[in-house]
Amino acid sequence: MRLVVASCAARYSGRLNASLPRATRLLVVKADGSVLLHSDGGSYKPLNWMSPPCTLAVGDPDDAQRAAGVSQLWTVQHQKSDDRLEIELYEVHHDSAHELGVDPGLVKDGVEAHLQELLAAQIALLGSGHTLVRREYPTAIGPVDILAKDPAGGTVAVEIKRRGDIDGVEQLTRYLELLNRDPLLAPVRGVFAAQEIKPQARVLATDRGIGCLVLDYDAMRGVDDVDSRLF
Amino acid sequence: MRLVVASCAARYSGRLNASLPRATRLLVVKADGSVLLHSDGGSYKPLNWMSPPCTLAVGDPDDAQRAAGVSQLWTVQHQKSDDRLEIELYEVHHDSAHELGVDPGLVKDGVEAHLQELLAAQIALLGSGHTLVRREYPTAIGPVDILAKDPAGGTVAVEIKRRGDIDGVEQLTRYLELLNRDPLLAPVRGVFAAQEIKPQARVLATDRGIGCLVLDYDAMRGVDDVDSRLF
DNA sequence: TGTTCAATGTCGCAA
DNA sequence: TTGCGACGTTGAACA
Repeated sequence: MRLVVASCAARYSGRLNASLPRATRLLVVKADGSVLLHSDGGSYKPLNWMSPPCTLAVGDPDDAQRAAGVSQLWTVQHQKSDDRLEIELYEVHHDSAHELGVDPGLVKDGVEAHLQELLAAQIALLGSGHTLVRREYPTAIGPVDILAKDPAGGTVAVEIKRRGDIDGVEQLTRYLELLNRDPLLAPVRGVFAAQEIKPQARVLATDRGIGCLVLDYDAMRGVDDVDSRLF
Repeated sequence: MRLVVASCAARYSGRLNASLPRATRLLVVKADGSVLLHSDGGSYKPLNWMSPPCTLAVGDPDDAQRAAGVSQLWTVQHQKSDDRLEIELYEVHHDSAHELGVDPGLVKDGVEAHLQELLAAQIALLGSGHTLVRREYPTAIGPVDILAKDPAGGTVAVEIKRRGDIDGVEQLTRYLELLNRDPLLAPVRGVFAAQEIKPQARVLATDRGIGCLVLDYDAMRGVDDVDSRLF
């Protein structure tokens, strides 16, 4: 990994064209050749970048550029597309290289997949007597997160989100419309399950006859089998 | 901006929990207090980070941590939520600070609006004899990208996306529902136009009687007036 | 390899 | 502030 702090200007051309006036910024060149161009604020997203696989060529400025104070010319070319990032470096304040090695990677906990596993294992959270049909029930427009049966034999389609937003209700609505055309399943009831359900999403769901279920992740993780508590 | 290259381990807790085993990484502390933790590969997204506004506190390790080789303990706390990033630093290979100043920001030149201009200029792509009514036709729920008339005098509403997925079909469906309530326009036919249309979006569109039109950006850009080729 | 969906999404605009 | 849509989205899982 190479770290450069320099006054620079940049131009990106590819899926769009963007230009970056001269200012002092951090340039990071990673081991795979990818380049990040960061300012001293904003979020984790660089002002400009090139994703791997790509190659960095360092060239000399022409006379006009040299007269304008350009000391180096970086051209970062993507290997599969015609995306290209050109950087003019003026004053270089810092330039160092470091050997980092391979990263073991991140371990995450608490994403939607976990919620789905937990709810499948604790399907009685939908109401006593519910049984799991299957997770990721396939349809023509994508898989339904959970399909279940209620005690009366009716079908229940569950859409799970970490944060319950209007989009999730729309998604579930599409599934319900499709599933209800299947005479073997219909009528299919919908349940929108999330750790947090936005008021607008709740209103929309209720208006469409879709039930809302707030999931308590910590409580669900602490319970191996919720059925055991029901007896 | 402070740049640190160090062997470190990290834990994030907030919207989810994530942990990062010990390895050598780049730590960037920006002027606004935000922290990025980068490995020597992947794309521009850091392994872990904290967005502003947040505060970084550097503390001393306790005896157990010191015995394990921890030299510094960084705690980055978000100021508005309870998101927290804790970083244990072991060996520090590099540590430098730099004054960057304010960044003038990026200038973008988008493709999205351009597609709309091009299709408006080449409206016969909808079929020979079509005429443009107007771009950005206003409705109560937002502007329709393009409104046109077909040779029979029927109205056509066009939704344009760079990448056509299900959301775009939903959007067009809402417009069509609204436009079809207007007796001066009804019946209004829908066309979903995009550089690329996802199979699921095509299924949904077709199911709803909405036409699909794949736009060839390069070809459209190369043609000033497609009508001239029809004669 | 391509497709689909989640994301600590982030970002920008408008009501 | 909140809602909504686009993103050079990125990333991961699965066919």
